Amino acid sequence: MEKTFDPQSIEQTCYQRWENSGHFAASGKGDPYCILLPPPNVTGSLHMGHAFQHTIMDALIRYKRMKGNNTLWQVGTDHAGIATQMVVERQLNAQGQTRHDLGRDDFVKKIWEWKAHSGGTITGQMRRLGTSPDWSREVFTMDDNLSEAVTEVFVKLHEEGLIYRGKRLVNWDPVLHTAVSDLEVVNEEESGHLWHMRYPLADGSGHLVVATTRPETMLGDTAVAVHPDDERYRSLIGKEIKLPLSDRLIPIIADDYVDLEFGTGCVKITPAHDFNDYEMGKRHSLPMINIFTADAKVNDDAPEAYRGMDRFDARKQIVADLDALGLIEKIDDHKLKVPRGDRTGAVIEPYLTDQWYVAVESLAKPAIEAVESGEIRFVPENWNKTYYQWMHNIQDWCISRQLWWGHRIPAWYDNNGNVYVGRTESEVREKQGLANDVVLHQDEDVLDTWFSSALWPFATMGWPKQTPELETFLPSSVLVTGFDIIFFWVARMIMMTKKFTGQIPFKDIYITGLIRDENGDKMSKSKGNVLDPIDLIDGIELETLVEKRTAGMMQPQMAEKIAKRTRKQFPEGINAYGTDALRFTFAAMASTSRDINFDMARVEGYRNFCNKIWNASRFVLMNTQDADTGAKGGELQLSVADKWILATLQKTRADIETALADYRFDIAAQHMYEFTWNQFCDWYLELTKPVLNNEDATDAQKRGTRHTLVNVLEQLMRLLHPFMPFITDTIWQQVAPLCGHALEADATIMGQPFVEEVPELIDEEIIADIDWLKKCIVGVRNIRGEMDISPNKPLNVLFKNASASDQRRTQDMQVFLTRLGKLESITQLADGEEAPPSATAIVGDMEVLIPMAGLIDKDAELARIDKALDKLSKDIQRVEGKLANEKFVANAPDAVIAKERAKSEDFQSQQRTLMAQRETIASL
RNA sequence: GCGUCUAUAGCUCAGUUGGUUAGAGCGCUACCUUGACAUGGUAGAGGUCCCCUGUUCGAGUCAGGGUAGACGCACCA
Repeated sequence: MEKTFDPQSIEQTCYQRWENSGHFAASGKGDPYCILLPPPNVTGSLHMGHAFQHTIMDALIRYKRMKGNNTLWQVGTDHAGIATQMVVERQLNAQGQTRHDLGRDDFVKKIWEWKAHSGGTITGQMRRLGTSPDWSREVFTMDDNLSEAVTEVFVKLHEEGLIYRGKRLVNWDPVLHTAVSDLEVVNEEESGHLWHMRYPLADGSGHLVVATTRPETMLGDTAVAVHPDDERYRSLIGKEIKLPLSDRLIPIIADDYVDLEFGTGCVKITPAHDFNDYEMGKRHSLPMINIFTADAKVNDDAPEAYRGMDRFDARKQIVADLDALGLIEKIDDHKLKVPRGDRTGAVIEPYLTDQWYVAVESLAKPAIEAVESGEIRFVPENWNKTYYQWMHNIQDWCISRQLWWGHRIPAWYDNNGNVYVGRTESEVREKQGLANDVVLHQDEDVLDTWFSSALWPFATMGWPKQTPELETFLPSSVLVTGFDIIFFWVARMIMMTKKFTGQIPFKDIYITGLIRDENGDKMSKSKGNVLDPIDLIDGIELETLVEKRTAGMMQPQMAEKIAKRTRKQFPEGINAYGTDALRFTFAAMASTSRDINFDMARVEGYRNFCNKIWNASRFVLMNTQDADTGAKGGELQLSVADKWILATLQKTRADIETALADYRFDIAAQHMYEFTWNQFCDWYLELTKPVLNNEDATDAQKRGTRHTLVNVLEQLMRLLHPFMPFITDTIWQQVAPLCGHALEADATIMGQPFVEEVPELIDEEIIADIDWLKKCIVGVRNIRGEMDISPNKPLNVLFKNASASDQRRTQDMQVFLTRLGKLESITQLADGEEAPPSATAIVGDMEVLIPMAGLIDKDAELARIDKALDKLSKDIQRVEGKLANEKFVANAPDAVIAKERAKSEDFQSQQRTLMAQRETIASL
């Protein structure tokens, strides 16, 4: 083995071995355990959020697989309609073309080509991360069988009247030329203006003033509304306005939606371009005048002067024209929420179009109940409040998109405007009795990407066919995802899965935090703070990183800023930390908080942890590889330390399993780290040296310790494997044979059982023995450290006031004490025997004394004692204060009181000892 | 407006139903190249648990109020 852990030299061969072993597929034995991978965009690449979630999922999958479950990780990718179409469209634009130049068929062909070209990126990256899904079942949302499920669901919902087509106001993205759902619109507060415009009364008797943030929409005004109780305007209700610039007559109507307090109390009503106005328009049967094209340019229904103008140019022109007519009363600065498309950033235009909708109310009810009843459980639990809040106010879902990439809507139109929904055109013809000479054309639109994603839990299992997988793996065990897609995806999966299978899609929903940068900022290309997980695994040169972060920036000055910041943060580039270190970092950071600030120092720390594991293994192998480990029999005599590490490993195993059952990966990681470093390496390995290097030790003793060394290491590798698959398998390959396992050629740790529970190994007395040993050694080291005694200087120590058990322990562990404490001798003082002036460490009632002669400065030891006494007196004061409180003694549970009493006694005994010591030393 | 979350060591974070002397990693200080490991070892320093009030024998933990910040939903033209 190399002296330093080198992740790159081991990762590739491991993954090959795993894939070849066939363990990724469900075993067919044991209780089913299934995780559905939230399908990433097929043409996307792995970002930190993926790497985080995939680590969690893989850890669960590997753990459950080792626990003997019939384990399936269903993998696949999403066609991601808008995102993918935009990527390919941008490529076309770069060549001076648009998708319209190609036409639909050729454009879609181009997207498939792009998918073929880049579709393997993310799955390749998942392999680098060590994930172990069943690749043989990998699906794509536009595969034939998934598309079939999509059609089936659409048709069935339509038959039940739960999918309908309607002309309504939708969120229109004028850049993409498509409707988007409410969820795809982000409302950000921006600075704008409130224009106060004079609207003349038709009878020439005066004017009203209306306030608006969007003056250009006046071209589509069909009324002015006031509050029915508004004294100022009551007499005007029913009269007419002569709409400036258009010269149309529009009524003044009364509606209590109007807020008397806001603006002038008069509202211009544009039913075709505002959601509230639309509702009011319907209430009052107002005409709806659409004044924009799909590009959000003024259309031919508007006055000629503005036709063809962009909506924002039209705004300027209209304000100028009104001003020229003296119709602008005033312009105020105003903060308003501007709706923008989450993909394009374009201002969304409420736009009157024909779209398909899902009526969600009846679907939402059982989906709410599934969570209320506890059948589905959010982890952490409070996310169910977010879920309820949205589900109780859920609106019908606009599912049609005017895109070319996606599942085509299974609806056909004849030339008379009739619409027929069916699985295929021929089914439609047959069902409707339409002759072959009736011309039908299919709906041009595609479905919202999330429509197919909503079917993921059952469509991936073969639905609408009744398959064994559907039987076995629905409901799946846990969904691991981010809170950002609870509405987009999680809620819709629950609705659709309940509707079409009667089952819940998953039992637990583990909601992960969002990975942010070290300052708590969201990682984004435009901020230039994105970390690529693969760069943390393989490392990256500074210049390459700078180039990567600044490539394709829209603004050159931003690129400069980002380059500067990157150079400052990573002057040496990024080291290659390896997959295991990265995965362990993610696990350790997976606490219950909703934001996770990614700290590079953690990765480095866990890379060091990998190195520690590596070197501990080197030590074990060096001492066992060419020696008798008892694998073939022979008497085994275990030392106290051997028994102790076996007990401690058992306790750790239990702690880790408890943490994993609670999805507390941070706690599990903590236990793994603590045991490996602070117990196994710091103490146990040191405690084996006195046995292995002791010429007086018997063969049975040496064999016993070697046997324990290899077996604990072998178990430790299995314990850590779910989090750190590569390093553990690599080491396991070497250590398992020393434990007597005959390895097949393709053997891998991932096919091994998890560490078994053996309660009888947990021997509390042994644990107490080693605890005592540690206290003695730490006591000596402490005095060495504080008194500046060289760690190499052998010491003669005295044990004073040693009880029978202290004496027994001294006897049993003498070799450990002397080796680890670097002691020349240990002398037990008899009762009443005078001790020379010494520095003192307290272990229970016993004192460990290091004679000062020639070693220890009087004043230094006095200072050390004073410091300890100071702390003790504060402790005693606090505890005694509590015990003196009658109410405490009367009310607190007996166990608590007993504990406080014991504490008090312990403190006081320590205090007496130290005071006596102080006196002796002071009198020198 | 409604709702959710966060505030603990210089930094990043743990701290289960109230009950040890509030912990870890990183960073910091001193010493140590000792035959697994300097990506290491030993020892150490470092905390007004955001503030106020309350409940309680007892509050980092519970309740109320406040301050600062993050997020979701719905919004007045």
